[in-house]
Amino acid sequence: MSETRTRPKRATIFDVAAEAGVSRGTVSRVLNGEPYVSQSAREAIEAAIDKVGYVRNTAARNLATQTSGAVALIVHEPHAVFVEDPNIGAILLGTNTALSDADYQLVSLIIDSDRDTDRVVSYLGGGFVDGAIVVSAREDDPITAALERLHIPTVLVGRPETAPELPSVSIDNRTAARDITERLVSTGRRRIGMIAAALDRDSGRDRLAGFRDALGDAFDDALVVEVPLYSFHSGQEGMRQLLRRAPDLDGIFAASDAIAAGAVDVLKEAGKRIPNDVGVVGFDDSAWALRCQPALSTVRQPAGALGARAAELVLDEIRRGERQRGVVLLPTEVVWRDSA
Amino acid sequence: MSETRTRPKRATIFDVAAEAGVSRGTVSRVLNGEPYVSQSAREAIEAAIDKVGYVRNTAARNLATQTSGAVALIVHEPHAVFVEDPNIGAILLGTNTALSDADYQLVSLIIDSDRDTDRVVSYLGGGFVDGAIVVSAREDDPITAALERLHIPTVLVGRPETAPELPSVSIDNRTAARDITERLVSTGRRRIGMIAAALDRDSGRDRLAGFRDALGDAFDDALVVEVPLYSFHSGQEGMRQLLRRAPDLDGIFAASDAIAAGAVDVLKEAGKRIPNDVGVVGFDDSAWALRCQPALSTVRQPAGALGARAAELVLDEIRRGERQRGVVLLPTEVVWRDSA
DNA sequence: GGAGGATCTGTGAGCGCTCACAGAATAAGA
DNA sequence: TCTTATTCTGTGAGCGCTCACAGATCCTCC
Repeated sequence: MSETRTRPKRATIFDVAAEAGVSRGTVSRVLNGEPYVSQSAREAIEAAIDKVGYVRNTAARNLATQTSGAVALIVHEPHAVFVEDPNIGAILLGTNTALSDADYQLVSLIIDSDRDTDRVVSYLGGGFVDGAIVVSAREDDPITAALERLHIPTVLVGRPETAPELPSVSIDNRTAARDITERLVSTGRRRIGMIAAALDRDSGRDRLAGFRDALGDAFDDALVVEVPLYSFHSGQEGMRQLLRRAPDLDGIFAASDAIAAGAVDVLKEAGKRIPNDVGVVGFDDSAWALRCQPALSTVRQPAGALGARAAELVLDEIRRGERQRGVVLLPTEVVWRDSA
Repeated sequence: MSETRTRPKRATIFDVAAEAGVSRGTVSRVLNGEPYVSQSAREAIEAAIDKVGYVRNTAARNLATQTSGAVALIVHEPHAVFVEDPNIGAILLGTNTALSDADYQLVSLIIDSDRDTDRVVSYLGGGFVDGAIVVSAREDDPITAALERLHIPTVLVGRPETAPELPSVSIDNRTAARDITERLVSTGRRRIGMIAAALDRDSGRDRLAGFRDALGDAFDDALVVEVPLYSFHSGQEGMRQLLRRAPDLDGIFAASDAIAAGAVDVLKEAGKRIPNDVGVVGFDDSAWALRCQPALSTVRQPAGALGARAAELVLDEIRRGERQRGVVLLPTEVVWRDSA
């Protein structure tokens, strides 16, 4: 319990050196885990750090190393989606934790309009960040292109097909979609439809592909409807269309829990009972899933872990220059509840 | 269009000085908006800044000024709430924008468990942030106490009663709650209940008080039920209780849109028609409001603006030492839709 | 015309750290 | 024993900026 009446004067590397009876250089070496430090010096320094309560001054370090100590998290979504989408929040949280553990700052850049694109690109060119994580990159994303041009270490969350050289972390959407659809099949559903979304991203396309995989010959184009967003509203809209086309369907795979919730809403209004008349499954295992009546069967997506893993990958590249090649897939899990 | 094949060497204050034919000191003065700079020098410097594409090196500035250039956003909520609550997301966004406009970094500290409290307190003591914004502070919050002890400029979003010396930004929950309840009354509802929440915070208490204000003598204790969280689930729970107590009620004021959505759910299940049999109003104007069937009448809360305003207040205190006294109230607005 | 006050400008030092280099200590081999 | 690696340590310079100080220039007024 130290006295904290006034803002404490922070100890510097100099104080540590004096306390340990060595020079600044040696302290710096210990701090950075460099070799060529004697056991005795190391121990003395570690004790001294503890004693004087030293913590590194990031600004000084960044100035000396000509780095920023910051990583950008670039989210290319309207503000509304950013606020609403639980996955994005979880990714942000995961990234934030991983970065601050490593003493890095997270700078979040939200790109809402196209005007923002220019602003962000020039910001990135200014050397304010040592690396970047791009969430839900679109095909032909100008930001991703700029990042490559600037040689800024970058990791994508989700994997668009046009930037295969960049490392990315994602989930196996296709397999997960196949798995959950298969269980829909194995519980006896015969006329299964899908509400697909975001077909301009890998997540959307792969979920559709997985659905197709599971149905095999039974796949029927007419039972797939595409909606623009992973949203409740889109779910309602899609479900209405689908019901018009095929009033007799008995299973629905929705590309996200929010969509599934919208679908459930419309189905109930149409007098269908869930899961008795129609089985519904979603994707994400977000709070939507539990909010539904009945609770949604869905695929658990490790959103926080995705963010954390992406952070670790950029850090690897920033600090050791090691670029992970290709895509890292994190495991998903089917969660079976009451809606199917 | 400059060549960007390799990471561009950033221009320094020195380059600007050379280009403008003045000294570093004068450039620094212009950069910091200090007086005593001749018109001609100022113009030359501004032109030079443009020409060489100078942007200030934050690390160097922070080192020289002995500041961190960062403001903490402290959210004392479980991770789940952080991810789900649209208000928190919007506050974060507003804060982030305001801070980065002023060249400050936002550091988000999420306190989930009590273990985090210690970690955060010691982090704050380390001089890593120049100011702090505390969202949804509880009564007797240990973090708030630590912040005062450390003399770190702090602004609260929402106003707990035990920290009246700290400036805060909030909305007039009481008046807003009264207004929306009054419109419920004026449209002919006679038996109006309330689902209250979070009575350990000003937001919760004031909404209840406003409700009471609007009903006057007609206020009936038995028609108020308290639930633990501003959540959909809590809304369902509360509504069930209320229906048991008073199956004949014809109006509901829910302390948040999420609660209202839960209430609507239960009411529909119970065969009530909305708004014909029961009128329902919420609070927040979050995405929940539009998600409801029928769309929710509610109070629009300027969450983004709350965050931005809080940021401006801390910045005022950090930069000019001016502490705003008391609470800043931002205006709300009743949004009349179809649920009442 | 010169004193005294404003207004403007340049310079050195220093913020806390890292990095390259040189020098000291130790170990190993002839 | 002396040489030559190898391991370890200290020192100076410099990252880009701000701040205090001193000096220069310009007015104003007696």
